[in-house]
Amino acid sequence: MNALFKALSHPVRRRIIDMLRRGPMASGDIAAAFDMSWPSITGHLNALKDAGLISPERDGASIRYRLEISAVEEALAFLLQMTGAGRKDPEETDP
Amino acid sequence: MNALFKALSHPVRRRIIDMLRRGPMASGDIAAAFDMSWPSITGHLNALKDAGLISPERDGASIRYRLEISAVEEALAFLLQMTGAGRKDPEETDP
DNA sequence: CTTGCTATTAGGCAGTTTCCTAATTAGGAC
DNA sequence: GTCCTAATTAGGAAACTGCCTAATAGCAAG
Repeated sequence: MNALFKALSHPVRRRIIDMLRRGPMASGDIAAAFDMSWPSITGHLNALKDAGLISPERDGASIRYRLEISAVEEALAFLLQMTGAGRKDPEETDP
Repeated sequence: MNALFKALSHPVRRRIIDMLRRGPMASGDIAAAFDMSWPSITGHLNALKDAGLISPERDGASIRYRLEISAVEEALAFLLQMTGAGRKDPEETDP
């Protein structure tokens, strides 16, 4: 959960996630979209991978990264719990 | 959004948020729940305040902190957008 | 096997985070 | 006013982040 929120806390990483919503992309294509060195992007991709947010997949010479929605849903569950039970008593069922 | 996710990325800060779901609490009562110096907790409270997640309120000699659900909802919206449009095309309306 | 493209790892540097102790401010009781 | 409790700010050490360039590894084509 730490790595997850930490991964989401950087604008470059959020933008990478946003790009991957359209489908898997190669590391190089991702790097090309930023005014930043390729190794720096690799670092961000590793952070996202460690958080379980993306997964790599070799495709010939290049490596494609795919967005892993399940990890997002974990964070979502945490936040929903927060808002859903935000009045007074978390035990309340809200009929 | 940065400060928001960054604030959520620390276990102590997530636990503080969890405590505040039951209602506002004084800084000292929060600090007492952790095996950590009081100034360190003040630092975490400031991080949460800067993220808009909590707001302070003076109550005589002590200061109560209240959870601000609206900030959580911002993060929630971001994550929902991610999962909701995770198939192929974010323009899709899902009837 | 050598060349070229793709991507990662290694090393280093500046800035930030996170924790501590000590000093300080703010309020209430006396 | 002084004294005590509540909480923050100040200053500093250790670890981490985020960026870079240089070196390395993986794969395909020739």
